[in-house]
Amino acid sequence: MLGRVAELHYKHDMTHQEIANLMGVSRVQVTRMLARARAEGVVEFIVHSDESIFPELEGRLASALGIEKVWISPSFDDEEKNFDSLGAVAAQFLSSTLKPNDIVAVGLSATLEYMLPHLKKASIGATFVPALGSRPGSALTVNPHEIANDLADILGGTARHLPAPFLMASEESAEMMRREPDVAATLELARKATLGLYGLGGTEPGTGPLIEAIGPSGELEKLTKAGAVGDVSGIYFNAQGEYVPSSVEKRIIGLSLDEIKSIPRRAVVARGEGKVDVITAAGRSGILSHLVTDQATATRILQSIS
Amino acid sequence: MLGRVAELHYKHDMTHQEIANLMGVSRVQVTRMLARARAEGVVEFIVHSDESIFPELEGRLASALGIEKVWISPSFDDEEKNFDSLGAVAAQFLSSTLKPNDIVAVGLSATLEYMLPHLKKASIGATFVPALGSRPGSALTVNPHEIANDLADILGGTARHLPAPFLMASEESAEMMRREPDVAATLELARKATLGLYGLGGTEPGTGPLIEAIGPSGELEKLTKAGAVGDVSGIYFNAQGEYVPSSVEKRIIGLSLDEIKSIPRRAVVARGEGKVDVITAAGRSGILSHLVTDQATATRILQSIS
DNA sequence: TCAAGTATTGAACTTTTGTTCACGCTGTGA
DNA sequence: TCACAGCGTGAACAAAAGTTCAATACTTGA
Repeated sequence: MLGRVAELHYKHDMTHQEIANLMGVSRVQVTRMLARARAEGVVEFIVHSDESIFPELEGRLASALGIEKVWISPSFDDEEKNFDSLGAVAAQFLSSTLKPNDIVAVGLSATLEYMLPHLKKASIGATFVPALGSRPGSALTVNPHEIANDLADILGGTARHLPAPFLMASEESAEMMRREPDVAATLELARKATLGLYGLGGTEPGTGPLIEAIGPSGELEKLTKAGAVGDVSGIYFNAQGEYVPSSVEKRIIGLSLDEIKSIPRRAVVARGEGKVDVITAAGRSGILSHLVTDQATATRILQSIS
Repeated sequence: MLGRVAELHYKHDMTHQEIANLMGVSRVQVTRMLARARAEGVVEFIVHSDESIFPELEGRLASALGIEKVWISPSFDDEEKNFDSLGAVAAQFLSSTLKPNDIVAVGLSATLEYMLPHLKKASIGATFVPALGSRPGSALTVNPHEIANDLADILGGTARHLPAPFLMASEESAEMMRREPDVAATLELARKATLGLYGLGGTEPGTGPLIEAIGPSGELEKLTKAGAVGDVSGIYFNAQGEYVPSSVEKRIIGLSLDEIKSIPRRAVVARGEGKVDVITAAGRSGILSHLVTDQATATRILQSIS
């Protein structure tokens, strides 16, 4: 029934009332069916255009941060909607840059998950590698491994597995884990990535999955005392974008800062009040070459820089 | 600008007012831009569904006429909209049946033109052959030759040319024209068509381009006296679907009735009060195997049969 | 330079779409 | 058998989209 109703409304321009009369149901039913058809993807809106929404703002932010290109999504009062819109723009970004032979290093980012529903099924044939281990038992935080799997599924490529937790209990066990052949092999492939896809973590509670994982261990205090404002994949940096060594980093199964920086295209997807300084710092550090953020965050970054 | 606005509305669910505020234009401007975006195809609505809109009616009409399959578009008060909707459904029909190696014989039908804007660009690689000559100087009636060209362009195939007028002044000149090598070659290809795409003409003024071409020559009176109710490509038939020989037919550059009937799939696109009896008769004659019509016409045909 | 025609604008209005909420229906468990 | 939770329903309301029309801006051609 959904398809018929959707067809009548979107192809034949019939009003909900007209369709209701034709099908012998109430208008409200038709409205509800159309809402479902949209939600379930029975109808799809395609915009044939490569214009960006905020060309001017994107350009200013890119040159202010000294990075290659910026994508900006609109901002809303509703936080959920903000992430959803960001995901839509991130999906657009990924579709526009992903090439068949790309090896994509997928980092830890709750935001990346919002991208998935907006990606169109394709068969690009790229390789998706987790740049970080998984966080078992956590349903809230999505793992790089799962994102990589989903991306491979939707975009039609292959996903590699990184069979390791993302934060080990001790530096020693992390060291051993990195030497495990399967782990070492996947990390080695991640180092050869042609595109990195990361989120950024902050140092305030609620600004990333890593903070939650570290917990109240005193580790965070040490980091902030050392000037750290945020991290990529467990590597902390200060407001100037300078490397801040940490014990957390040594317990992480992932790439080093230099390895991350050596990936040709390094895209970061992040937004929100708490990420303003982190993004600014990451820009200074050379961690990112491409940024996907939202209008409010973009505006604040520009304000904080000038 | 259109793409940006369309993106904000259809991808990011922003209201016209929100977009207007963001872009610094009036809401009415946004409404107008979105209307243009739809009209110009900047936004496209895709319905992922193969359900037909009137499954029950289509089934009943198909078995009543003894033909393979029927497609039915919704009916409206506005005549223009009726043809537009019919065109949309015809486009759907064509997209669903056209195969790469098809040779499509394209007949004379004003209705076929309404199909063109609804076809999606593709690269199917079929061959499109005019089943009839052109009508030079007539801007109103679209020629098979032009439709074939447009179809080849949109669907990504090749079009053949039939360098001849569709109605010759005399039977003798028609005879000579058919022997012209270029004409003969194209007609020969049309005979090998795997899919025929026709309209139907009636015997009332305003029920087809052929009637206008014949004009007030007394020819029409002869035909109606002989019982003719309509034609396919200049071949007249009566209410029982039986062949009615005519002088018009001998002046036409096109296929014979038997040749038309020998095409495996013979699709007719026709609607309207004046076409009810013609479609019924054509069904009886075996001229069509597939029919695209609208709800009102379908209902009337079923009424007239029972 | 100006007048006459043409296109563009947005305020005000109409229509359509979306949402809320009280009501009734259905099924379940005491 | 009845009370009650849960769901689906559409009337009534609220919000958004679409249209009309008078006023203004912009052409064009004398």
